[in-house]
Amino acid sequence: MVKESVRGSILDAAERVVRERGASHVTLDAVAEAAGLSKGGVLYHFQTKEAMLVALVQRMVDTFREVYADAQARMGDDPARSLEAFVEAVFGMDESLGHASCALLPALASNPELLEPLRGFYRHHFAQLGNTPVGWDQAAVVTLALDGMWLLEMLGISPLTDKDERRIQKLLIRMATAPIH
Amino acid sequence: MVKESVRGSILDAAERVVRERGASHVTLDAVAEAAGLSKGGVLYHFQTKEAMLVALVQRMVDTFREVYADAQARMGDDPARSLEAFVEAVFGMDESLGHASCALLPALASNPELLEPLRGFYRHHFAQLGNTPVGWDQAAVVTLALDGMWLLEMLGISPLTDKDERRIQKLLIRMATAPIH
DNA sequence: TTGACTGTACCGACTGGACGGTTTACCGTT
DNA sequence: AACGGTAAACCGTCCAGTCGGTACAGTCAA
Repeated sequence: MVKESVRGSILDAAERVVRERGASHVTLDAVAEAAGLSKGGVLYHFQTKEAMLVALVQRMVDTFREVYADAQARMGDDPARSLEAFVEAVFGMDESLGHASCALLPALASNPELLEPLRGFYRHHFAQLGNTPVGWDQAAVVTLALDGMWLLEMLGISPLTDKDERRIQKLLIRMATAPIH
Repeated sequence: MVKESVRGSILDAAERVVRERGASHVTLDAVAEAAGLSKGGVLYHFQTKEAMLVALVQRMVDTFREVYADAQARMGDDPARSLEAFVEAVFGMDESLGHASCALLPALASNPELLEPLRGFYRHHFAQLGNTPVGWDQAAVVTLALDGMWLLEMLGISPLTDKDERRIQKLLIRMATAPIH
């Protein structure tokens, strides 16, 4: 069944449309055109537009979860290093995350409930922040800083250069591994 | 001239609509109804819907600038303490910021260019981060963490309690005043 | 002081276009 | 022939923006 790859390419197209034309231009027609399909073709694979947006958000979350899991594995699945892995994962996704996170915008615009998968992810993540060797507060700050970078990227207002980001990454990893005094 | 206060009340109404019904429900009719006006009345004060959204973003930025300036004044306008003031300002706005930031959503959805005022603010803010006593990187992390909090608030996915926030505030102020090692 | 005129604030019916979703027809493969 | 996949015409709804109008307050000349 080629179905899955077509679904994927439709989601890719939707992401492109968000990035290039903005969240409000994510219409079935626009996505169809970007995917080289007709609207009927898109609706064959996703019964509604909303279903498509849900899939978009879900895919983003799933992708990040994978990258995160890989990073954790590289750290020997040590719970004490999971925050460090989290930092690595965010920076590892970098542009792809910046792109993927665009997925949130149309969902957010049309119906905030579509962010539920994301909400679940965060609840879980913050609940585990106590297991780090740096204390909950510091771990939260690290996480929030990553979210901040992500926000600026998403809004297209980030003034950070690649060099800036690399230095910030270093600092965040330091903060993710040892308490500050 | 009462004009300004009517414009303000229309913007208030728009914010309420975003918060209560979501960004996609911010239509001229909905805003008009929430403001106790007709669509014609709203369009009398803002020539287009886009102009209304721009004004909404601009007002948010202006409000924050004021709060920030107040906080700086309380710190004796010491440039070395401006980051500390920034932290205070964000936490000071707190719920009002949480509310106001909803202003971004419809703008973001309909046309990312409407975020220009915000972009300007950030460019300026990051350019000044070197003047803090904690180094650019650390100052950037503090700023980004605040942005992160703001993002989660905006997306309605923040798992942070008031108590969490207060502890985080303390830590961020510490990070805004003295370098970590 | 009154009546003609002007500007401000607002209303509500209407229009034209966009969009989500449905339906139907088409085509290649099996 | 039957079916998975796609196209395209079409429908109903929603919405931004237009436009003709109303109400009312002020201005000013006769």
